[in-house]
Amino acid sequence: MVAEKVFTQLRRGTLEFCVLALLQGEPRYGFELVKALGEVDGLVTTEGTIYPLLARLRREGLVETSWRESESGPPRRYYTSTAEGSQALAAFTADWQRFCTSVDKILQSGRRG
Amino acid sequence: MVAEKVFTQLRRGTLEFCVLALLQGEPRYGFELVKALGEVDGLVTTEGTIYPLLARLRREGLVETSWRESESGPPRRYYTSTAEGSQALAAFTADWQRFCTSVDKILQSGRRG
DNA sequence: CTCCGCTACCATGCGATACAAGGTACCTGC
DNA sequence: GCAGGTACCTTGTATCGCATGGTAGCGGAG
Repeated sequence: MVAEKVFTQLRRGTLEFCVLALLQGEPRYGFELVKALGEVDGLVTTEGTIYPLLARLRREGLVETSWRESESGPPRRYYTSTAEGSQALAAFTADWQRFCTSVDKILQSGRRG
Repeated sequence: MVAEKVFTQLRRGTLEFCVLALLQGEPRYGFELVKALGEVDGLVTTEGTIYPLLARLRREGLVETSWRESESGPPRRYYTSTAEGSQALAAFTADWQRFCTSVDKILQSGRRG
């Protein structure tokens, strides 16, 4: 899968905030996030990516965690966005749109030559 | 500038193809590319980024180079996109649009909680 | 009861790449 | 000649996604 390599680079910086977006208003646990992202084109990822990422978000105070028992299987650590997390997400969303606009403009400029 | 850090990550993977887009139908030299990108929101970069990147594109056969004298200053190495480069750019453009759509969808889903 | 497979957590090391910092060389104007 | 701008390039560092591997609880097959 050569084409997948492109997405690996594109994910950089965005994955963090995609997770944050998924946590808005709805607590989720790590494994669930992996599956949720796996259903979205270009965002497929693994636990090895998600857990370090979540740890980082926790260190930065953008998410909080709590343990809950599961009916079937090991206990789950649920992640919830903090107010600071929502704020960071809003800031990123604005940056992301600026960035997209710029890239689109450049890509289009090379459309015909 | 903390906000700039976000763009540093976002540029990953896209910068390469933004350069390729700038080279469509119009040969340019490294220093010129730095200045051209500097005028675009979120794509500001430096020579230390561009030259390794151009060397990579050359190794991969996506661009070709030729030296030209300058009327004022040192000679310039001009970069031109190959057919393979244009093809890679087209492929990336499609991937980029898929990716953008996915990210937009996720970011919007977290808009209201 | 034991083994296998699934869920769920986590840590460690690697690879790709943007960038900072520094170096060389040419040209123009003082 | 030397200061400053243009133009090229290299080396080292930081970031972050991911591959890999390890722990542990639960349920079903043998």
